[in-house]
Order: sequence, then structure tokens, then C-alpha cells
Amino acid sequence: MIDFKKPLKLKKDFYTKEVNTVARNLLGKIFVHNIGIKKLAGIIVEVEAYDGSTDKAAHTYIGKTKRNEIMFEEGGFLYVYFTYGAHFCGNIVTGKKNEGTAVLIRGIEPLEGIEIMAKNRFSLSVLPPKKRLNLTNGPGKICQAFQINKSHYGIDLTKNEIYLLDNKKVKDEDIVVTKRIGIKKSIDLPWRYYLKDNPYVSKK
DNA sequence: CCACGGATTGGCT
DNA sequence: GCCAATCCGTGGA
Repeated sequence: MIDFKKPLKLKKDFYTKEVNTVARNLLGKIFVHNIGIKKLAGIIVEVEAYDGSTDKAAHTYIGKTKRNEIMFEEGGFLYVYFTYGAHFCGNIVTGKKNEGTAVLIRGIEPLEGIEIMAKNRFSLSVLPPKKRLNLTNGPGKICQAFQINKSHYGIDLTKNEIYLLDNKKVKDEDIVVTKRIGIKKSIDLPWRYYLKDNPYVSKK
């Protein structure tokens, strides 16, 4: 159970650092979406950094467009995009204004609102044990489970609807660094980070 | 268990 | 018109 009364919400200065630093720091933090009176929450266990200044896989590599403009703002906003004709993916905008950097959330370990997530993902009010690990182990799955879509594009994470909570510090030796997955450009950059041995990591 | 390919929309060339 | 920062079902081992 999370004690939501403690003043643990991450502030602006958490997000405005360099994108790979924020990516590492995001591991172990708690992602929260307030749904009316209820909360959906879980621990971030897998992320990838994207940096439009050098990285051809970043959506901002081509410059500012209607779709990616929020990534050029200062860190601390949510960048949501739609892909493959079916899925939304959620990103944490990072760095300074006009950098065009963000961190893709790829894996979350659910903590609160699991019944709601089960309903969102599988239209089941009771979650079969076999499907538990399939709830939020991927960027599209996370958005479906956490009810995140285009309407959340550009949300300010220092406000009260979607935000992050600080949590126990993650040790360096518990972080695995690899190449990013699911992309065709700049595939050699080692900008994927995940928590070692966590079952909600999308792929080893 | 793993590998493969189809689905399907919207953004950009 | 092309193709994507994905997911899931299918089919074979």
C-alpha cells in the first residue's frame, strides 16, 4: 500500500536534467494516474531515452511538428503518441526548453488499481494469475492499463492528475543498460535501462 | 516456449 | 504512399 499523504511528488527539477540521467532516475519511481476518486499506480521498471539532437530514432530528430512539439518544452510534461494504428505510448519530457528529449516508459510493476487495469486491458474484473505479468510489461500495454490516451498529451506532471512519487533509491548494480528495442534507426545507442530481474520488464 | 507476420491509424515525405 | 519508440494470435517444436 502506498502512503499518498507523504509529500513525495517529484518536482520540476527532477525532470529538467539531461535525458539519460532522468531515465536512470526514473527507475523505481511510482507513476500515478488519478481516475476520479481512485488511483492507478505502479513502479517504473523499464525506460528508454530519446534525444532529437543526435538520435535518429527520436521523434524530434526531424525538428518541431504538431505531433512532437511538447518534447521541445522544458522537462516535466507527458508526451503521448499513437502508433501502429492501435497503441498509445507515454513519455516523460526531460531537459531544457528546445532540447527535444524524452523518456519512453516501457515497463511498470502495478501497485494500486489492479482490478481497474485488468478491466482496461482484458475486460475482466478478476485477473487470472497467468495474465498478471501481461498487464503493464510494454509501452502500449501501460497506456491501456493506465487509461492514457491522446487527451493526456502535454499534461503537466507537477500538477495533480498524472505525476510521479519518489521512492526507495535504486542501486546502480540493480540497473541493466542495453540497446533500445523496437526501432530501426540509431539502434546501437545503449539508452535502455531496466531493473534487474523485474518480471514486468518487457524483454530481457 | 519461441518466431513470425498481420492489423490498422495518422503523421510526414 | 510509406511506414512506425507495438501487440497478439497462430503455428510449429
